[in-house]
Amino acid sequence: MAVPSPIPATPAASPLFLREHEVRRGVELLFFGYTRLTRSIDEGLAEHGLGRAHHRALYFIARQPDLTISDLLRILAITKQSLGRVLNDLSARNLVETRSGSADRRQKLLRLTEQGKAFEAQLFEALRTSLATAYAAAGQESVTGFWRVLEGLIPTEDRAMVAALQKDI
Amino acid sequence: MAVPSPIPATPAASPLFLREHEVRRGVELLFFGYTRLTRSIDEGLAEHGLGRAHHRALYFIARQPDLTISDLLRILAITKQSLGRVLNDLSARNLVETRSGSADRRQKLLRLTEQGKAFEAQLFEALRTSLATAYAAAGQESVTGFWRVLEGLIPTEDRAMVAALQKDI
DNA sequence: AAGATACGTCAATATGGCTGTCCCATCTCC
DNA sequence: GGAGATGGGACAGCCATATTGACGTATCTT
Repeated sequence: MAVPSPIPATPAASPLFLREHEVRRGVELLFFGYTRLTRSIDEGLAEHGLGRAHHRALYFIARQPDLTISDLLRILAITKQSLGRVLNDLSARNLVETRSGSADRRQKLLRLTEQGKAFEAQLFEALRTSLATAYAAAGQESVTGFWRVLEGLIPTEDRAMVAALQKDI
Repeated sequence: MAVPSPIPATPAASPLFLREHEVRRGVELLFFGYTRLTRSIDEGLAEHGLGRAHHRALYFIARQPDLTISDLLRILAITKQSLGRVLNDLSARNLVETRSGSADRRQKLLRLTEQGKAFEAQLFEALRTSLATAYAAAGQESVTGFWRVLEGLIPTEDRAMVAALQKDI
């Protein structure tokens, strides 16, 4: 594949990973990259009177239909009360629906409604555009490195959860 | 430097950058990586009764001493009122001090006090540990790719600001 | 002298987290 | 069958962090 010219301002990483400079560069790029990416969907959310917390729930339900509440709590790492409010908002807007589990009827299985799917897909388009542009500008090998470093930032005990999300789509 | 074996769960990026799978992988790793990294400093902040907003200000003042208020506003992209509260908290705890600009006396130049420097350095240690571990596990080339992709996520109009931060340390 | 700029501050509001407590339905295991 | 564990919901109250809009003061620019 044709790799577009890399952004010229990025020199290669030196082997001295512990040097403060390189750590600060990572901290800053993560901060700006993450915050700018999340801002790219705020407008779409505001049209429905929703915030980023709603998007996170929507996103992970889209990603893994029939997720249970406790699965989602583990993923988002927030309290039941905080998530409850968010899910109530999403149900009230007919974006999410629940069924009780077949094996364990105490569980609630979360799914997006057709409306929810359409809305999540619309928000995802903004993310896709941003990330695809960045991927294309950086090139294939950079994307692999991007993933590897981020995986290393996730504590060991959380990695299985992330891998589980990513194995089936 | 000895590079530990890369995390095995990361296959190489395929050339099809636009595939939904690859975009979702990036979104998720960014989410987990960013949130886990920021959580790593919460404990240190809580000891002083401060939050993440305070750390962000502290961080960028450490990074670029004699920053003005409006510089910091541009970097953080929050409102004057929000920043004002944060800076008042930091001043009250003797972590930040201001002088008025020599060329333009309307400006306030922000600096860390000795206490502020020590505290920022303490928080930075947690970031350094997390990032250095991830860098080492991923390897030098991955780190370069990590940076390149993140730079691509920053809107063009903000890139000069980020580059300016990183050029002098 | 007029206007723009840098900064501060007031009041009101929204969002998204938190803790603690209590409840109900259901499953598991003895 | 009964005890206890688990999945989920809900109450009340609190905190941190962001927002808008308006207004004030000092200082710089022209």
